[in-house]
This record gives sequence, structure tokens and C-alpha cells, in this order.
Amino acid sequence: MIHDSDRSAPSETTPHSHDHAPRRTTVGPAALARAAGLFRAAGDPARLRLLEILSQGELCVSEVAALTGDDLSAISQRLRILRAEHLVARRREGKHVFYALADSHVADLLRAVLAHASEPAAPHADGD
Amino acid sequence: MIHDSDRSAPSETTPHSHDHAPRRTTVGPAALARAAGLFRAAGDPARLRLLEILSQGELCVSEVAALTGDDLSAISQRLRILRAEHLVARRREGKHVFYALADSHVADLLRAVLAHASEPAAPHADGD
DNA sequence: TATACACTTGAAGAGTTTTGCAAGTGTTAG
DNA sequence: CTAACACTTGCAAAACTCTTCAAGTGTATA
Repeated sequence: MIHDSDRSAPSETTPHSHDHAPRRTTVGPAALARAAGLFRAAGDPARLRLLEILSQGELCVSEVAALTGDDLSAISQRLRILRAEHLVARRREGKHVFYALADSHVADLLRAVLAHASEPAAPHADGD
Repeated sequence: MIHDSDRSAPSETTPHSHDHAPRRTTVGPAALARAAGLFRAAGDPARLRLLEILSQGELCVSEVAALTGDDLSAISQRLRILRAEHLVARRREGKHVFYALADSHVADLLRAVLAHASEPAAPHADGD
């Protein structure tokens, strides 16, 4: 049996609340699912590169295709997935369709993860 | 007809008539790949919930299992994926193995995405 | 040492996703 | 109206991922 005498027991006693929900199982199942979908959409090298490219400015599909060297269909397909998660916004102008990051939150998230990924491995004292 | 301030509408066969900054990779390709892996690891509801749980404090596998009601194996498997992307850190103490978020960057990223996902749909002027 | 406990790992099956090509939609020019 | 251009979507094959169960590793205790 587990004896919690080892250390500060990680008991779920959260005495830092009076009228706010103290024991929220999660931040909200729906929000969690949306967040997971968002991460999953961004969790692909090709799509993440697309986001990174768009973070530098609005571009139309042809321009993106020219930049990455990929097929129009492939770009469009990826953009569709990104758009489904509201990561990018679409704007039509004449024959061209311009894409850009949906909002600054996306750019922020992008910056955060790229910064984290750019850093060398975090220091680990033991077992890694 | 397109309005006055047409952003150099690329109506010709060569749509690269823009005069914006150069478009090379701002982050290294390796960083991009790491970031994608990180997103992909977090892009699963079960794993994201794990991260959210751990953001509240360090826990051992049994405790997590008790909280989520999942099998030890399942938890361990997910934790492994999270650990492979350096999202969580492991610490052994006797028979127990404690997990926690790898660093504050992860907690930050988590907060950012959950905040974004918690918001209602962003207002869209047109095309949605 | 042997046993129980806590966790980890391997492997197979099910389910989901990515990809490439071809056909389809919307828009402007003639 | 027809043609060309820019992009989007459907479909089927291939690739990948998640879950589950059984067996394996490491640690503490009798």
C-alpha cells in the first residue's frame, strides 16, 4: 500500500479557494478537446511550416506553393485543416485567395513553441 | 472590380510581384520539426489532459491513474510520448515515479492554448 | 533470496489521417 | 458564352497512431 509519509503528499487538497471552483477536473472538457485539435492541426511539419510562413505575412496559395515547392492541392488541403481549427483566415481577392494567421494568439502560440523548440535540451539532473 | 488599394493584385501568370521582406526560414528546420513533434505530442485529448493535470503539481503514475480512471499502462504509454518530446520530467523516489511538467514554458504554452480554446469563436467579418 | 509493488515496454488490431491524382467550383478576360 | 486561371474537393491506397493485454524491469521488504 502507498504510504504518503515519503514527502509532501500530492493530495488534491486545494485550500486556495473560497468561492471559485477549486477542484475542476480539467479546464473544461470541451476546451480541452478544442485545444487538442488545435495542437494536432499544428503538429505536422508541413502545416507548421505553413503557419510559420504565414506568420510573416499574408500570401495567396500560389505564392505559398512557389515557396514550398509543393503541389497546389497539397497546400490547399493543409490550409483547409488549419482553417478548420481556426488557425488561419481566408480572404478572397479576384482570382486569388489570400491566407493569413487567424489572430495574434496563433502568432503568439507559434512564437512560444518555436522559441521552446529552438532552445537546447533543458538541464536534467537525473534520469533522462 | 478590385478596390483602389489593391495589394499589387497578381492577375498575371506570375504572381510574385510583391515587395515584402525576404521569406527564408526564420527558425531552423530542426526547430520547426521539434516544434511540430511537440505539438503533435500534445495534440491528443488524453495526453493534453495529462499535461493539464500535471500543471497542477507533481504526481506519481498511480495517482494520475486514480484521477483519470485509466489503466497504469495507458498512463505510462502517454507519459512516455510526452517525455519523448521533453514536455514532462520524471523523478524516481523509491517505488514511485513522479511526473511533472518539464518547465515553465510548457505550462505557459498550455495556458495559452487553453485560454485560446476556451474563448468563443472569434468574430469574423466575412468568409467563414 | 524470494515476493510484492510500481511502473514500463512490446506487439497486434482497430481506427484515423495523409497523400496524389483527377474532376469540380468560382472568377476574370475575350 | 467560352476559355483560362486559381484554387478546392472527392476518392482510394498507403502510412501512421491509439488502445489493450501480456510480459518485463527496477525497488523495497520479509
